[in-house]
Amino acid sequence: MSDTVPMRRAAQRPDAESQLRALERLETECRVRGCRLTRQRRAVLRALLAEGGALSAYELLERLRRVDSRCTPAGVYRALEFWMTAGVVHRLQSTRSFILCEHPEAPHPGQLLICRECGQVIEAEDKGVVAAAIRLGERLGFVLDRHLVELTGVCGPCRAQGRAGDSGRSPTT
Amino acid sequence: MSDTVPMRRAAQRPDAESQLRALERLETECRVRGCRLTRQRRAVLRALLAEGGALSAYELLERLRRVDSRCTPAGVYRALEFWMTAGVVHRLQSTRSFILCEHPEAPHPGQLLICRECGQVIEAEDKGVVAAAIRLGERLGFVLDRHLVELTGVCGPCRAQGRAGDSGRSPTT
DNA sequence: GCCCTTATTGATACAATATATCATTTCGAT
DNA sequence: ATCGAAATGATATATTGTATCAATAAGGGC
Ligand SMILES: [Zn+2]
Ligand SMILES: [Zn+2]
Ligand SMILES: [Zn+2]
Ligand SMILES: [Zn+2]
Repeated sequence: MSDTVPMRRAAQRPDAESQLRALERLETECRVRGCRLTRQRRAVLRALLAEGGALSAYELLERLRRVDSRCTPAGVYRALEFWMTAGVVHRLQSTRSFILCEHPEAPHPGQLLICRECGQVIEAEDKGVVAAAIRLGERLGFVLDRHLVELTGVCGPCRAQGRAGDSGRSPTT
Repeated sequence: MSDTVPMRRAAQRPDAESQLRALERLETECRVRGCRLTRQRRAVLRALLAEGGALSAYELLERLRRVDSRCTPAGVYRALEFWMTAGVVHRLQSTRSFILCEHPEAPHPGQLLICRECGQVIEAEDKGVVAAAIRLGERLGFVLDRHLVELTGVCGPCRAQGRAGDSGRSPTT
């Protein structure tokens, strides 16, 4: 517990099992769509599963290289791109990192809640937020096709642990 | 109209005038808070005003160098950091760029709507979106202090011009 | 299994974005 | 005029993300 790196509630994500099942489904899905479920792509997915949270592309690269020293940034980004297109991985713009989708069954607009203390990321699919966003788009004449909603704050457990921070100020972009 | 670069509805932003007035206010504000409204910081603000839209840090650097060749990336980032803290500039995570706040009177959680055709960015302060986000946070036990909401799509004028794109698919992260 | 087509990778180089450090300068107050 | 805090200039470097193209490997038809 006296690690120098910020603690990370690892492997706490809902269901590694069901995600592996989802992976099976992807395998067939891929074949249908004419793209390939390759070693490297599996490796990226496995690394993200093992981490149980978000990883930057280069953190991912480091892990992959432990197994296969020939991995390159380009390869990692290509695999990530592939999975993002498939809706299996999301990119966290506010932390420049990547995380497994928790509902990879179907593409969906999601919201990512990030705890600035423990780094935990929770993915939500909140109808209210999406509806409000779409209404806003309509009001301003936009037809939206990409929702980026990342909400940063402090999660319950971290507040309970006393690491409250100054939660007094109003939410800002 | 046969330009190779994507058109940009420049200088269409609401009110360059009132933003300059807001700048005056900042000047005094700064003095109170013990920070300085310097040449470089003004330059960054002027460049963003002149552009009338979003600029990347290095696009900004290029413009500043036309006037003062000693500008450096660090300087630009420092000035941007300063203005972001002051709530005068927002960072667009999805395009790695920076844009003037349209309501710099007070800090606020905002939503940025980005047209993928013309690059136009509209800033909104939609109570509905903010309320939904806060409710979502509460539901998941988070106390939020930073809202990142960037909605990408096609604006009205661009759709009217026929550049509709495939607007059939559902919004995704 | 073997061949063929094509998606994917490996290797390398490079582009774009962002920060660290520290001596020097500037600003504003005394 | 002098002093101290804040900001800049200059330089180097870290981090993040792409381009290119020859070599490879995956999957489908035989
Ligand atoms: Zn998801
Ligand atoms: Zn936490
Ligand atoms: Zn604003
Ligand atoms: Zn447009």
